[in-house]
Amino acid sequence: MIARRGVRGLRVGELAAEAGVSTSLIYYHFTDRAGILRRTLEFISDRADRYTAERDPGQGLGPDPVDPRTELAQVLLLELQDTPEVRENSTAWGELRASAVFDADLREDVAKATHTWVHEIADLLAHARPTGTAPAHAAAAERLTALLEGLSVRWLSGSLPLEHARALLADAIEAELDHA
Amino acid sequence: MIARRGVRGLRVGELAAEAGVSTSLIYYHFTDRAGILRRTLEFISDRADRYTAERDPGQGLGPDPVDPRTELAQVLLLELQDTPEVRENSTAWGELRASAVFDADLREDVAKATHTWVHEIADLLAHARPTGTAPAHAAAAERLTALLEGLSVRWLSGSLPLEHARALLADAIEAELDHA
DNA sequence: GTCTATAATACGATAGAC
DNA sequence: GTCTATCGTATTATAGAC
Repeated sequence: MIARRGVRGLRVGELAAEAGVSTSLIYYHFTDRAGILRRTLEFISDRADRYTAERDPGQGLGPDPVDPRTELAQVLLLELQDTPEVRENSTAWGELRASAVFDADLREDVAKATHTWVHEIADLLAHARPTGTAPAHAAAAERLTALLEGLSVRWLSGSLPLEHARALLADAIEAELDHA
Repeated sequence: MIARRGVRGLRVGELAAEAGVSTSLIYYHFTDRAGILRRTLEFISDRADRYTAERDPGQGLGPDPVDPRTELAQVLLLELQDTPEVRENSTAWGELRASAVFDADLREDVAKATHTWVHEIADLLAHARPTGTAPAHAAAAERLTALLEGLSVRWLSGSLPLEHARALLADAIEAELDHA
């Protein structure tokens, strides 16, 4: 519902109706409106981890059969796709990030999820570019993920076609890999 | 008020109280809540143009006394500053962008403002890097401005210290300039 | 242009039964 | 765990006087 209507547009009553339960049952399980946001953040973080891990499910023979550079590009470009699950995750993530600007309760969890994500990308960079230093990998990961977030919200807000966003990100990944 | 409380947190009554007028006078001038958002977008676009033009007010002797590369970096880094005006503009811009995801009325105006901004940066890039092609400048401008938006919301949501954001952007600008 | 007053309803949250 | 019923208030928007 957050992905469809935004955090702004989330109505506890509507959420209950969509789930086919009463409003008070939502409060029983989530305590209050802020609880819904917290649990949504957990949900989309877990789901993003899951579909990142499950990408390319057709192989599975032998360890790490994919070129590390390709793997990095796949993982990042995965977030710029017009499938229901990815679009939903990206939209909700953008909403929670934007809400965190005004919601101190959310800030800490959003920062933590960001940190985890940046770290994952930095690890992939370290495999793709073994000569670089750890701080250089961390900085590149921060640039690439921040760029991805910027492109994502432009896509979702209708300022940038999806394919164009993907091309821009792909070029940035390549540039980071060829740099150091 | 949008910068302080967010679009979510904007209350027409509060806005009126802050202005020292009645609620209905707000409706007289802005028609409805959406009108406030539209006019805010105009306001921050105009103001961003203004402070971009007025940056570096100390000189004014001779045409274009600043190195084009320095000028590009100045214009972009200007948006990552903890001054009241810039923080207000960045926060409001982020809010309007995020709102546009769910608000079709806002989408067109946000896309237009984005396009104008990207074009300005592309022009600066053309001066700083005369050998590149126009499409390459446009793409670099899109990457840099999208990165800036991504870094900005991370800063404002407490996921990234301001100085760190500035350093990441500065490095990206340098990389784009050294690339083509 | 500006106000007071208020309609109309939406919304978060709780009480209390089962 | 789940429901019905409802409280209390916040909020957008309008009517109508000046």
